[in-house]
Amino acid sequence: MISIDTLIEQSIRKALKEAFDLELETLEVEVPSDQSLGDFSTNTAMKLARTLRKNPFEIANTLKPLLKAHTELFKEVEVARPGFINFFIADSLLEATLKEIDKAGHTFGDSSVGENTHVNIEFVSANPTGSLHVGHARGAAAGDNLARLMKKAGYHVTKEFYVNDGGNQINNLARSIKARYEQLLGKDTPIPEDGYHGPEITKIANTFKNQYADKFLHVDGLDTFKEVGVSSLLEGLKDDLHAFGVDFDLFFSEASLYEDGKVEKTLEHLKDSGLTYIEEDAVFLKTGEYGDDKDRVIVKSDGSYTYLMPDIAYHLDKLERGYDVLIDVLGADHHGYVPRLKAAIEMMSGKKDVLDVEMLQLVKVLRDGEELKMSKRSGKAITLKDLIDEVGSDAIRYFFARHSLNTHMDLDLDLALKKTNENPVYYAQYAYARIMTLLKKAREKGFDTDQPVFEFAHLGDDLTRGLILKVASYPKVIEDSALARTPHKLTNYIHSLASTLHGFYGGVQVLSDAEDASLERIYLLKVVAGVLKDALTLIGVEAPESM
RNA sequence: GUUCCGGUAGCUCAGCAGGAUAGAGCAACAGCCUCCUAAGCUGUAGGUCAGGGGUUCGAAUCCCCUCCGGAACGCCA
Repeated sequence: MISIDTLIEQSIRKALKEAFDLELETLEVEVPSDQSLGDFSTNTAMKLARTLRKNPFEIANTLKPLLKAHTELFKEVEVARPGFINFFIADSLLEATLKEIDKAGHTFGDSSVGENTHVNIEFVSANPTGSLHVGHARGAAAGDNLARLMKKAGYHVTKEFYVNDGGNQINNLARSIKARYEQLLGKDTPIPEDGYHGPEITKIANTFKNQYADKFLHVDGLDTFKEVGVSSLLEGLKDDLHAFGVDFDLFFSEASLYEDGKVEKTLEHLKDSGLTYIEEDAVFLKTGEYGDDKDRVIVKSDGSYTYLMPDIAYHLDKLERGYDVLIDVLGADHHGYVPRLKAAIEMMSGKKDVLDVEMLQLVKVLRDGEELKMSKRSGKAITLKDLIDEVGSDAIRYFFARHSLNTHMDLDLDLALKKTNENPVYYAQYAYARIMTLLKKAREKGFDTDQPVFEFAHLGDDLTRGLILKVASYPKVIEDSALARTPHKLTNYIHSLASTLHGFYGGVQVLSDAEDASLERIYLLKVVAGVLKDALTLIGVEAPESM
């Protein structure tokens, strides 16, 4: 279906061609801040003032009659100083739009901007060395929202979690579990210096003890501890993420890159291409020639790899799997890492902009007005599970979904945890629940809520028009936020749609003795509910039937 | 010292490919349930858009400088 603003845009283009023999690349159609000014407006006349060397007000007035001729679109076209052209949409167009939305059903809002583009979104990718904390929660919500949004916009999306099961921190994990295990068996083994102190470590050690008794007390190797540690922590992460509404398509193991020889192969390739050199026994990659501050070590002088090395192999593997765009959702603490990764990918692929890094600013968590430091090693962090248990997944996801990715946010636990009824998520959910109970009531009163409506005669008031226009703008919101990678704009829209609905509900009696009017409004509300539910689903929030 | 974010109402944040009187939630104040769920609605109050220059018809939005806050600057991951 063609959206209203596209129709307006086309009519403006036609008028420009007719009046000035002009064709523009871009053209802005907006919704004015004040509804009484019009349903839509354009600043085209002002933009053209310079090129046409004319007063914008004159330009607007030249275009006005040409636009006004489109009576199938416009009820009225007005010009306002200094040169805005304001449009009032014809009722017939609003009604036609309403029917089209109903016809489209859950596909309403689907876009084709992402068609034929395969996207890999990597997010969370937390080390399997403890539970997920608040920072991970933001990353999980952000990545998942982006994935759902881009799917809606037509992209082929894979959600991927990179499991760092190959590095040194896994050794620390294994040694930590072993220490706890030995402690449980009465020995006085301390937790290693870089070890992990979280309660989940003790839990694993305990399970391990129950299974093997003291069998591993005198075994030197760490392999079994590694294996058990990684697999049980990873299962825990999956469970917590699932409870948060986040499920991945693929968990990619770093260790598998070594096993498949991909790290080595990548290194050889880089060497063969003359992109490396050796200095003080270490292998440097010439990232400095590709936009990085300086060259980076990929093989240390002791022969082991830095983190960058397998990461290059990993991103190359993603490209080989056929993705056109790679998105990494990373915490702001990794921002310094981005240029070298981009440089390396460009070296390997020859393509410059395949990697899109979405930076997430860190969350500051407050309790009793004081900042809580999140440290996984100490085991004192607020975990995602704690949050879900106390506030509920919906409230947390809505909270994160409201804010742009690169805003620094404060999460006040005292506020978030206790006063749940003040959480804005309920405002949106209530809008949906209100409609659902209303439909139920309508059926009790004998209305057939599934009855299609073909003729409309009672949708002309401002509240109703505003609601239809708001619903109709959904596809544009999807497209804009998917292209700009700004899922929070969708949440803004949800709030705004809920607000429009509440206003409508307060001002318009839906169920009445006038049967035609009632049925028309029921029809409208069903459409609104559909869009509300669809949009809430895109940010991982439930749409409850009643509250 | 360098780089990346941020600074907008009392608080948490939108708005920033330049456009009309800068918005929302919470908090405050005043109203609204004999009427489809008051987790709602209506209204009032609240702002030097950190500060200073510049660009232009027009700047919260773009450019430069300064200040404040967060983060990163490893042969850690």
